[in-house]
Amino acid sequence: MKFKRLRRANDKKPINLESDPVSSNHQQNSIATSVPSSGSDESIIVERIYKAVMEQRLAPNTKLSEARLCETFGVGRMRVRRALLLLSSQGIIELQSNRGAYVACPDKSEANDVFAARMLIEPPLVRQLAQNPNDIDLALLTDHIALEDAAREKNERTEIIRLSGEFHTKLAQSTGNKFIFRMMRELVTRTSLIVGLFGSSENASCPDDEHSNILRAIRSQNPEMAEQLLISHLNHIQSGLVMKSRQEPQDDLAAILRSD
Amino acid sequence: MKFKRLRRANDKKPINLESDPVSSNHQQNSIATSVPSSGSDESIIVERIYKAVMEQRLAPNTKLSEARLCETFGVGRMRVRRALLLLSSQGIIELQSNRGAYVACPDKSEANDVFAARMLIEPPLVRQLAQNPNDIDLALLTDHIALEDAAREKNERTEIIRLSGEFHTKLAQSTGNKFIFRMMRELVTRTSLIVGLFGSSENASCPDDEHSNILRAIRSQNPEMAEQLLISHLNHIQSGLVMKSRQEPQDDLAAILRSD
DNA sequence: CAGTTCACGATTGTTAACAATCTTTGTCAA
DNA sequence: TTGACAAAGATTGTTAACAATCGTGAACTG
Repeated sequence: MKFKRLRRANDKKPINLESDPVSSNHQQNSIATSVPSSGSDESIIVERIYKAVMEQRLAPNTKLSEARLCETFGVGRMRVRRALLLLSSQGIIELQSNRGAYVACPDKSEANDVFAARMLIEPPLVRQLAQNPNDIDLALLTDHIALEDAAREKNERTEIIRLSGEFHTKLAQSTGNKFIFRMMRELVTRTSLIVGLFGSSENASCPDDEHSNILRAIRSQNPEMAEQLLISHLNHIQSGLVMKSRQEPQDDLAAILRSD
Repeated sequence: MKFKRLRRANDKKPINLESDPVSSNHQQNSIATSVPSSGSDESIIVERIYKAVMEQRLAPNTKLSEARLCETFGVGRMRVRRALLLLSSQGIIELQSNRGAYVACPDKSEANDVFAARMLIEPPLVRQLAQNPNDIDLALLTDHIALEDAAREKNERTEIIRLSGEFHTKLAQSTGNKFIFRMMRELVTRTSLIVGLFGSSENASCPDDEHSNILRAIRSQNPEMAEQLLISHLNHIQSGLVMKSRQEPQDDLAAILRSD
């Protein structure tokens, strides 16, 4: 397989950037791409892989070879390389010298760190949010939960998983604080990897209506309750994990990354 | 000025990696380089620039041209490019398309976000730390404060500034949690930029003995007091800022980055 | 003299060839 | 049959030349 920059034989529109059905948020468009400045093109690759990992369509340890990505995205090697470097700096993939890029594969210890970090940050965050909730943000979160319900209704696995994580991301986003948002985003992504690895079959997503309960507590400006609900929510997720170590590679990138 | 990879005419040892006088910590060596995996060489560049920014030797808006960095570090353009990308992903510099890399220049709004984020994260962190402090970490922090005192004694400006920030980083580090550490590191770095920009002359560092008081509260396992001291500490720092917008470029990289 | 345009130099972005490394496969011998 | 070894293939790392863009300053025009 050669490295020719084959511009995608079948000319399916260059790549429709941002196919996210819920992207009509304040700020989101400028923040969502974790590298706001400069990243004019490779951010699409980053976003696409990010999303695939987030939806557990890319399993941990999957190899992301440069050549494969080049032809998948119809883009030069440099772009792919830069994208991989960015992804690795976010901890989404791991670059092994001379061996390539692999989807990150958190171990037990990392999983504990992730939940410990979330347990440290999210409760104060939600409490603060419940103290004076913004109408716009409340509407946004309400809409989001509607989407979650719809996805659950239609039994769309990947959608459910992604939205389930995005709820927490949006909680952070509604603080309007760039740093909190970024950190939460990273933690949620990592959580998705962890749940994919250690989650026992059916609890791949957050338990059914806990999100909605949390939102209700926020809306009724009950910080204590909101905080408490979130804590037990996180505990539910964590306790649903079985900490045995398994890991199976995976190999059909083109199929996984082709669709939006 | 050409792009030849001139391997530094005067052969001053290739680059002594990690000249940090306090680098005998658990974990630090593996964590300090924000990109643990793969970054075998450009991480030195990242670390060097990071440190220079941290010590306020590189002012905001300073241009970091590729050519200059190439000859400063005696390294190829690719390495410099990768390093710049990583730095931009950490928000330390900003990449402007076709215009180059500039040291980040936070504005008033960003400054508020940084302090809001710290106010959200650090208090629970310190409280948790004070609940069951580890002997090793206590010793580490004690040593650190000794270093701060020594630097203040000798009136070493850059050293004082760096250590002043590192205290907070080490608080986070003593949780042993990689994610918390990274987030705090980023926030502290940003704080350093902000203080450099908006700080009124003499409060460039943290007020004299507040760190030591915080540590004492932690040692005596008094979570409430530790939390309260930290909160007022952060308030002190923030209230010492004057939010006028000024920004002067700067231009003598080689000199700034040459020494460790 | 002020303002605009154009061209040049400097800097960054991109590409393709080359080098180094790893993985696999095939062969041979014990 | 199994193991070690070696060569070939595939993949990543690096370099240098080329292309594109931007900033500057000179020349020109009103």
